[in-house]
Amino acid sequence: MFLKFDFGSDVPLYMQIRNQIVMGIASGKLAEGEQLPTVRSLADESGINTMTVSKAYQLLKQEGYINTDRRGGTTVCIKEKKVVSEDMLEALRLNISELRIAGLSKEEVLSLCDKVYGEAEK
Amino acid sequence: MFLKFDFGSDVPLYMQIRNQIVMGIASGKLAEGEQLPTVRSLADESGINTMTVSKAYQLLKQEGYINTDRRGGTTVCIKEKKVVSEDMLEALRLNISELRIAGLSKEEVLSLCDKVYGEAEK
Amino acid sequence: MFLKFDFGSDVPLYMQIRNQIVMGIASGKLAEGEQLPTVRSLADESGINTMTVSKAYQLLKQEGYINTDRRGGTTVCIKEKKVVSEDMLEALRLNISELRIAGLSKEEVLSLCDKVYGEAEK
Amino acid sequence: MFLKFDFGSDVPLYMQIRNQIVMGIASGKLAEGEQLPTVRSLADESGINTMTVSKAYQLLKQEGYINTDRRGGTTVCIKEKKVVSEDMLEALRLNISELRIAGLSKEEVLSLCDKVYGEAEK
DNA sequence: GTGGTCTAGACCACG
DNA sequence: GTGGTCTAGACCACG
Repeated sequence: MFLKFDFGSDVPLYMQIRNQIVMGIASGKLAEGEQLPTVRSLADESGINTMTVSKAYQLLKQEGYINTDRRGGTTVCIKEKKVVSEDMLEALRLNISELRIAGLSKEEVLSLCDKVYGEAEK
Repeated sequence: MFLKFDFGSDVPLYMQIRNQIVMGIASGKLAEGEQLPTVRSLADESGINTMTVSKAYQLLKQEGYINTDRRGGTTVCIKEKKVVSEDMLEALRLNISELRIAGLSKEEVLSLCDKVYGEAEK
Repeated sequence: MFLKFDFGSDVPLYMQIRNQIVMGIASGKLAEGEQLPTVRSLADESGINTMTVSKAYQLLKQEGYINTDRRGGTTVCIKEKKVVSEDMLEALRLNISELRIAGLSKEEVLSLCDKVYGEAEK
Repeated sequence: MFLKFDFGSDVPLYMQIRNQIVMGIASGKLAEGEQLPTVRSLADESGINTMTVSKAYQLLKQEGYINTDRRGGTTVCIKEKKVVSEDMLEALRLNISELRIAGLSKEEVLSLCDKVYGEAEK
């Protein structure tokens, strides 16, 4: 299993699952159309309750990152919407604000973003 | 007062205060050494519980964004640590992952980050 | 084949079949007495399990929308019962409630219903 | 309590809660800004689990019908979006199709919709 | 006191 | 076999 959990974090477990799958898709570790583990198997492997895993999957589905086909399992589904939601923008604003206050110049921030974006190319 | 609240948000109020002050500092709206309102006055103006405002200030102090002087005044304090915490990096990874899946190319992401960073120059 | 499926929908496939046939009848695309494809052929064309198609046909038959003749053929059958079931009424109530809360005036709702009813005349 | 449940229905309990609250808002029984019962009290009164009630509230919140304020309880919140979602439209199409096949003329359908819309005026 | 999260365990509809 | 629903009961963060 490719998921790791921080049980002491204040980020809820279902959100940790969601976040890691999103990053997995972006990094190419999870490819378009690829089958995700079933709710049950992921729950068994990770020791996390099925309800919690199910909640993560439902959130991912609602956000359009995955598709749960009644006939089979759950697959990765990438809809390139080219839309940057207000939430994403606000999160980015906060993120870059913190980096800026830490003393990073615009060039350093862009270089960091470039590197993070590029992490997918492996 | 420059703070705006979304009482229906799932972001806790103390975190909304913290985030807006951080973005205020990065954008230059709050300058180094500038005096922040007292816990009491901020609570009164915003209708938010004193305990909540206090919690936000404590968090900001702990993170090094503000300072409490001997007389009880609270001032903005920028220590350019040049350190990018693992939390910031993880948040950036998630952020850029979402943008990437939305279909933004590396150039578009960097251009967006450039713009967001630049919003401070006003 | 005139049916389209959303495999990611939370509406079960057999219900999607049923709904589309009902709307097909109302719109005139499926005329009284018209022959429907056999369970087998519909299943083959659509890639949907025979059991699922069969379930949809059984439901339609039970509701009086289709008829199975002696030779096994399935035909559209319209009995104008002039009866509005409690389920239909409840669904309409919910429907109109949502439109109303969205801000549509009575005139706008009636105009929309008029238009939707009229879609059959093509 | 104003909610009634059909425990034998294939409509999930959380959806029955959601639907009745939506109809309650449209009918004026629940006014803008009015306080809804807490998750716990509704669960106690109805004999339904808190998780189930909570799920209904979260759905209503996501749809913009209610607002859960961290400082207090849950209130009715009407945003007149004037937008008819594709889901609403599709549901209306199905609904009107069934009425039409039952033999109702356009006038009869519109008269019924008029009556249903008007049920709020009491 | 409030809603949000989580578990263990059960049952069910769909396919 | 799959995801979806539900319960009883617990704990926690927020305010």
